[in-house]
Amino acid sequence: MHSTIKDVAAHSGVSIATVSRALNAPQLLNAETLAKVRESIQALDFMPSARGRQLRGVATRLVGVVVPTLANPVFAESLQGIDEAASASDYRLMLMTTAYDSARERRAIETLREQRVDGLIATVADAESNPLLDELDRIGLPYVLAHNDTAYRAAVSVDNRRAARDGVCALLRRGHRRILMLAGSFAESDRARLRYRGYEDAMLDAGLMPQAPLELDFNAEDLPPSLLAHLSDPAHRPTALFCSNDRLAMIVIRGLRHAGLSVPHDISVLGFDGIPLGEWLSTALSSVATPNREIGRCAWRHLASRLGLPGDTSAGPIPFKLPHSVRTGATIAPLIDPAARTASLVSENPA
Amino acid sequence: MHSTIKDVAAHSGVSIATVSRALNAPQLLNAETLAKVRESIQALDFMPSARGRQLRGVATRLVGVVVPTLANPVFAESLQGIDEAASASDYRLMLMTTAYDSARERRAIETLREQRVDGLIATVADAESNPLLDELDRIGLPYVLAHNDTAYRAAVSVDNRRAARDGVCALLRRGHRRILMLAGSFAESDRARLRYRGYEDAMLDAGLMPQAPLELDFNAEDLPPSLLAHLSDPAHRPTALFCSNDRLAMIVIRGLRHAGLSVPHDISVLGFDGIPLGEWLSTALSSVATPNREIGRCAWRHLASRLGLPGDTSAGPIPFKLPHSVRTGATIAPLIDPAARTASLVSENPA
DNA sequence: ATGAAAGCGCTAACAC
DNA sequence: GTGTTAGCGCTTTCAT
Repeated sequence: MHSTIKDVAAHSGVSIATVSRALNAPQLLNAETLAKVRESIQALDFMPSARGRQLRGVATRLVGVVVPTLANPVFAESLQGIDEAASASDYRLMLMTTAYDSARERRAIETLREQRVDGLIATVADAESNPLLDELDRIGLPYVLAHNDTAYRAAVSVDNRRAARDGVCALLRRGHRRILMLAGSFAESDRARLRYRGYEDAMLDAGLMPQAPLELDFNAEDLPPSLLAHLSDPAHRPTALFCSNDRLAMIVIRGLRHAGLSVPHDISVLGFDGIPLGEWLSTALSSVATPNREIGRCAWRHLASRLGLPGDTSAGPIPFKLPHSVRTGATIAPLIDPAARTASLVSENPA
Repeated sequence: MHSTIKDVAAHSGVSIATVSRALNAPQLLNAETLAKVRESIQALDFMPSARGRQLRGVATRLVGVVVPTLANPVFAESLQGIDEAASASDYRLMLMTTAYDSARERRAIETLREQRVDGLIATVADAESNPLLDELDRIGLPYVLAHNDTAYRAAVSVDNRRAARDGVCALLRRGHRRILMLAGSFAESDRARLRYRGYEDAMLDAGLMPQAPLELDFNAEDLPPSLLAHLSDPAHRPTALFCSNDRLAMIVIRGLRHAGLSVPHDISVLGFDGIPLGEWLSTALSSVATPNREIGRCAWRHLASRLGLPGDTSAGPIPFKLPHSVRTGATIAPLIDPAARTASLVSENPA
């Protein structure tokens, strides 16, 4: 199938060592020899095998990337950031997706180890107590987590708890008191849990009682009865909803419309992620924005430093926590009804 | 760093051949020997090297994927489709992005050849006269294009010309006559050119004069003067805009709002791509939707068949052209002003 | 049932 | 300036 260094050597009448030198240290060769060898390379469509090369050396210049899915723009963006940075250092990416499934995470990491990646960047379901990652630590394979938010491992993310708190504060500053948090599956994501903690922080700081989060099914066409129940009574329904991610926020906004509620007039909605398209909505999605591309890039920089690559010129240590921002779009509005300021969300907890 | 088959052999007091058999044909081994070897494997954190293995064999079970960028949801979705299908066949993906740059395309393909990928799936800037692809043909490396729309090579896409025609027809059916097409850079994409052809087809079929397309800068904050000029006169401005992709459509919609025009009341907008989030916009984006994930999956199926993998059970040949659909959202409306039906877009061409 | 050894494509140490 | 050769980790005959 492929021609090898041997074929080239035979074709040009030199030794394989000479061909190897033609590839890796051409200046050592006689100009004529070099030309001859290069001709043969052309003629035979020879392309040196990274396999053979890497077999001897240590590094493969391959890094593994493990993400749940690319259907979520958050990870697509992040991967784009990793790719840009890694390519610049002449590293190749090997991609595996896991669909948030831990069996697939295991397979992914095994595969990448077999491929002898020099290191890996991963977003896992459970970052804290994760035997797979412990094993990587044991065998000394460098890795950096992206988007996972834990102090126990090298992980690049925003401070999800603070970010959520800041988001909810933005709602509080606009006079909202009855704020409900909606989430996807908490099981899937340590991040969602931290975001709920942030919600609690903000509510408690404001002297309000945090409500239990409502877990929503992503794929539903309409809002679940549990949420609709919360919305039925105009005098007591939440004036703002804090969604644990943007996709959820968009689903909710649509559902609210179906239910005859206008956003943000009747109810404000705040998302989380800051997916790029959000800004372009006709009523721009308000969101706690995370710098996803930068998270990817930064994860690479950490990995690069662990791989012993020359650090970039910019001084200072590479950050683990990246700044978030609360992107105020058109889906949140100041509360104008003064009655709502005092009425509380649950009867048990009058403000 | 890593332990090798030799280490395991030494540790368990057998030969490397026995270890190899423990991995690849355990049934050939004495149960005790097997157990012993497996213990050593555990103890040493041994993971067989794909490098060593692949050096002997032919196939690497690696496929290269070359896309312009993952920032565009179209390619992210497509990649997701490829990944799902390839993983199912136990193939690994090696990813390279090109930013629509032909030098980077060259580097990407070279790299992937060096990595001895068994085949590749690519989206390139110029599919027709492309020396890189010709070379792949020469050396017999199987590849399938995705999204590129050409009859000269194996390429999975929608029929861009027809799809655009159908989109414009949807506008015509709603009474629109003054329809203008907006595009990003034609240089970047054979697809954009085909979409313009489709626009022409539809207009000519309706007895209307196709207008020259307006090329727009993606990154502009506001609409370019060239477009604003077209919009100034309510009596003669286009009643509908056909954008060659969704991103452009969203930019345009925002620009129109800034310019004081309401969508779809004053002017209808139709996009192209059908990016998933588009449906979720508060005024859902109308778009000629392409099945991007399916395009990725289908590209894989073609590649798989070229690689000699057992075809899937579903009968019939694998398609190259996938069905598009015109997704009618809220950004296009029937034309109500009867005057507009007769007034033409340019004075030179009275209907 | 297990071992010995050749060979996959390449690099690097050494010899000439 | 160029050739010879050992060896990287593994699979696969061929012996035993």
